[in-house]
Amino acid sequence: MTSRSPRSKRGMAPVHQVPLEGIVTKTRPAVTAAASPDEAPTRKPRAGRPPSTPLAATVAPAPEHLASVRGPLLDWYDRNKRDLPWRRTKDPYAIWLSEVMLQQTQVSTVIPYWERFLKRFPTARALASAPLDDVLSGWKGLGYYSRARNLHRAAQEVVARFGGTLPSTAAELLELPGFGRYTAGAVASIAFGEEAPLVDGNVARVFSRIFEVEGLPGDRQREATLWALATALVKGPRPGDLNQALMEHGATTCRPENPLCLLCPVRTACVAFRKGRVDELPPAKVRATPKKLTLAVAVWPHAGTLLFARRADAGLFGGLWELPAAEIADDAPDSEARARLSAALGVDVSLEGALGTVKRQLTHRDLSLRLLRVSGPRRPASTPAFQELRWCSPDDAGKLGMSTAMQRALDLALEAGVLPGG
DNA sequence: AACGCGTGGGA
DNA sequence: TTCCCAAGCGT
Repeated sequence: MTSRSPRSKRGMAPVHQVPLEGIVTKTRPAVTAAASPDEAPTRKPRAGRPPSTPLAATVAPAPEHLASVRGPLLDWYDRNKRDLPWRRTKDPYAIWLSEVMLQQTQVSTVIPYWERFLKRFPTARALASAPLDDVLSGWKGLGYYSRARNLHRAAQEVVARFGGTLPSTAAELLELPGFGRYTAGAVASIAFGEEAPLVDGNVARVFSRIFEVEGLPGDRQREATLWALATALVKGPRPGDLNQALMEHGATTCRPENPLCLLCPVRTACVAFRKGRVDELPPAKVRATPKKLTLAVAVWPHAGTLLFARRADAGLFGGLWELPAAEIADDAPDSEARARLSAALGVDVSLEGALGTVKRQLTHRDLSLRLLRVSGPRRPASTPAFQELRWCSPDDAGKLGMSTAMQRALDLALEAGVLPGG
């Protein structure tokens, strides 16, 4: 395998893309003939018919070009689609749940969560009537917990406004919490057969290559072009399968790195393939450097239990349970950490010792949890810092909605022997 | 509209 | 082990 092309730039200014053939700024080295046979070969332009000028939002693709993508892609999907559990159901609620879980999350991660969650909350009505705490518990470890809060709120709206049945059009779905343009299009097309377009990261990459769409992720003109293409392409039979075929193609064949162009069902229609630009479209995304976040974490044992707190609903790990935590400066001495925890808990705690640090890399946060064993003269009351305080045994704590970071912290504390026999 | 929001898997 | 990465929704 040749060296990887850097597809993302951290902390660098975006490279302006000049949308004219021949003077496009190269952000990645071109794939050479020595590359793996699975990679896109550079090749002389065929005498093919796809347009040779980069696509602008005002330029509609030729109907023949759309047709040369639609048919082969659907045929390929019928032969190659993965057997995913949510493709075995027609229940709109189950399909909705899969789409929410799949936001930002890989298929293999979602599968067990989807099956477990659906058993626990089998209908929108069951979900709506469950306490948020239970819903977050079912979501624990999946990340982006606002998805669970919005899903819960949306289920309650579906019951209140639609009698427990999900509305069937993208326009109506868009009104519900947690439904953006993508999810509304996905549920409307897959569950209800509406010719509703969708664009996710896979579709954006596939279109960027097939139709040579220029521009960085987030560029308004680029987004408009992609949605216009999705809108034109989805019109016709089997809109749900067409949308899924686009995403499946992007996830398995038209991959970000080392796309399998020789296996691609639409390579003769692909402008980037014809021009040898597959490896440079779409351009890499610019990422912000993660900010450092350091929390002091109180490990307070009492009679076989530890003290837990429920976080505020907004922000990081919103609504989740944790060992009570307070933000501190990264270089803060333990005395300051003790003071912060005392203020958060509303009682003056004593420092009994340091138990170690748990580090977690989030997308936008470089998280450090500094565990401090504490004791106090009396039980803390509820304070403004937390929604609720509760003493829990390790077994009970395992059932609470908790972030993976805090689960690691709890594991570390228990390994350190803070509870006798634990 | 730029930024905040998690995690597991792969290099 | 450590670093890097995906990409929709809400504010």
